[in-house]
Amino acid sequence: MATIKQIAKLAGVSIGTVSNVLNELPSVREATRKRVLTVIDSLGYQPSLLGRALRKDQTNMIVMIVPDITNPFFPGVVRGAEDVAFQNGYRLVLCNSDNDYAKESAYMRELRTYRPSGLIIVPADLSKGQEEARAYLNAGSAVVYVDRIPSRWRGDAVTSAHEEGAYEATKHLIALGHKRIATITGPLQGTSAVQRLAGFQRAMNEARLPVPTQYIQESNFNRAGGCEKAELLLKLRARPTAIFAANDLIAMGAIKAARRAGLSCPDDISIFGFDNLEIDDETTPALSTVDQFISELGARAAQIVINRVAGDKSAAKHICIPTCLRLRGSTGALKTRRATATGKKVVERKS
Amino acid sequence: MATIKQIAKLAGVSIGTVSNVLNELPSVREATRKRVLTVIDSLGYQPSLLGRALRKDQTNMIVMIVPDITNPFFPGVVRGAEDVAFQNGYRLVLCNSDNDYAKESAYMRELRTYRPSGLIIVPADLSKGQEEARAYLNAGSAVVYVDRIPSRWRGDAVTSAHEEGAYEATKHLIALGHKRIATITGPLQGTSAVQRLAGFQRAMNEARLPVPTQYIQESNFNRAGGCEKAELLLKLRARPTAIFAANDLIAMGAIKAARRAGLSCPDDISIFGFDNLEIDDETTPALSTVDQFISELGARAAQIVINRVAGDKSAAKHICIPTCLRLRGSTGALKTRRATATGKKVVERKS
DNA sequence: TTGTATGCGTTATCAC
DNA sequence: GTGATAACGCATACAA
Repeated sequence: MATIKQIAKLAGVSIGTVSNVLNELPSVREATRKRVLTVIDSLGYQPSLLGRALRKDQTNMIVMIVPDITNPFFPGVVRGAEDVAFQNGYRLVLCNSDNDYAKESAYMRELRTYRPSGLIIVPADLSKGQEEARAYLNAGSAVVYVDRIPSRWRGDAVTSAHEEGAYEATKHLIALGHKRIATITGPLQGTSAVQRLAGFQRAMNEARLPVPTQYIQESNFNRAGGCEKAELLLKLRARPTAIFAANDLIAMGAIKAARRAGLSCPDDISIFGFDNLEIDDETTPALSTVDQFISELGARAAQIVINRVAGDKSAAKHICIPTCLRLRGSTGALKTRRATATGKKVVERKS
Repeated sequence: MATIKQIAKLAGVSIGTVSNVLNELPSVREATRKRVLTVIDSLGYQPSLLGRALRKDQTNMIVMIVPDITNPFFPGVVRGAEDVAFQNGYRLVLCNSDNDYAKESAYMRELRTYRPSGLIIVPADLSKGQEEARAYLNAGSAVVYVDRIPSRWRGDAVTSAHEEGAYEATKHLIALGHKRIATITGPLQGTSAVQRLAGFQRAMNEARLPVPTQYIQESNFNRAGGCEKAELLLKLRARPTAIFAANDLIAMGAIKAARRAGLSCPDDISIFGFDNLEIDDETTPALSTVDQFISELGARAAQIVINRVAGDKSAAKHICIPTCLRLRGSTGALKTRRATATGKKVVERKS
């Protein structure tokens, strides 16, 4: 590995001059600059980011912590962040917290000593980790919370408009004629799940539709939970005709439960998701969902970090990215007792 | 940020002693050790990995480069590597090459100056990047190629048993009675695609089944390519009754093409995939596929890096992970002209 | 315009 | 057992 010292010797200048060339200071005579550059090229010299970081007390790394990269929601977020970071000369250090605060905390404490430019985090536990985050801020690293925000966090954050998206989705189901609409929420200790539930409730309230307590099922954000809770809903005497699922994985689980129960989606039950994962187009039926511009979440977070490093001292911002509905095959108008378009009779439900 | 110097002063010892405590050298008197440790705890001191790295000329980072984390194949690989790395005190720096050699090369050159312990790479271009890889080796970093291996690479590598898996899958289709079996391969400049094609060919040869040239379609490893090439196959006068797709995304595209053509999968055409992505269970029909233990690929690669760092000087190893078939709904026995189980008549094909 | 010297936080070597 | 010091590669303040 060539070092700045060798370059200096070979170019017949001091290391200070080489450093000035490297950092494009205008105070270097053109002839000198050329000579140094030639040597640099010929040796394929790359300045040591390690040495530079130690000296400047800052690296070009952005630490990004997500619960689990194999959850199909996160690759998009990571990719969005990575793209923006790369374009601006920053590099991403990816960590899976495994939804385990202990692991997240270990990552945070250790990686801070690399003096990263920033920390982008989808926290595992909303009630913890604030001291670690503050330690980053104190050390001069930007911190951005993404997707889930601890209630006490007062710094930068990026989320989707969970409440609004859920509200629009539910309103759409209501417009389709549904009156018995249930929801399967995510874990309610998380802000996103709470807000999506709030949006659902607001739409139902505005339409003066009742929401029996059994119509609100709390689940994990995965297929298994969605399937399990949907089974409960489908067994109810007053079976809902539509389900608003708090994310697409839950919705896919619900579709599976419906199929198992011998019900047709959307003829017997409409199912709405949230996320707009890439696979939504491939499921049968294709999933109607709230598109939350996943990669944008990461991209905006990375941009905040970059701006902060560049000296942006403005007040903490909470970027709320609007959602939009993607209507596909899993939702449809409420079928009445009359013959349907497909010629099948709709059996009146027992309730 | 507390430094070793402050710890030394507060504990009333020299920095050398603190360092000895940190590195658990036995030559520290127990009383001193306790005193130093107390100060460390009270300040929440974490040693600077930056300083340590500069001094030791090595960090605990492993650079991992994949083409695109949003391709559902890679999160599993990354996760497998990250888990093993984390357990052993290493951290993963994730990079997307975007299948672009220029970007991959930029990452490789720059991140090398962080003196990572290793490089785990799924290369974008099999014909390039060898000098960069060698530079890592020269700098004392382990290098492991994963999934795709440049033909001239003589170092460590981890792949699935592509040829064997494809062979088994094709044999299965043959055992189901299919005789007109086509394949949609991945890009044939990649080793994995070539080997899967080879396995397909071997099974067909052994069964003395002809493979007309139109029955081999080259595609990208994505849904769009699979759909497009399947459309070509399905238009052939001698339409195949089964397709072996070189990966699951291609297979999903093929299923879509079949649906568009009004064909039933698996009644009219059997489709076999490769990868065993998590979503395979969710498609309709569920996809029969070759399971290649995705996370194991990353895990084994990380383990190699760790072993090399620990001093393993043995000859370069190519770990070849066996595959196994996952039979689901997208494949079935060849239907003859007789009435099928569903009562539908199978129309004789024009060919 | 260029060179020299210092220090970033750590480990390792060598006195004591 | 412990302390003092050099060195890792670089940026920077200051001298020349």
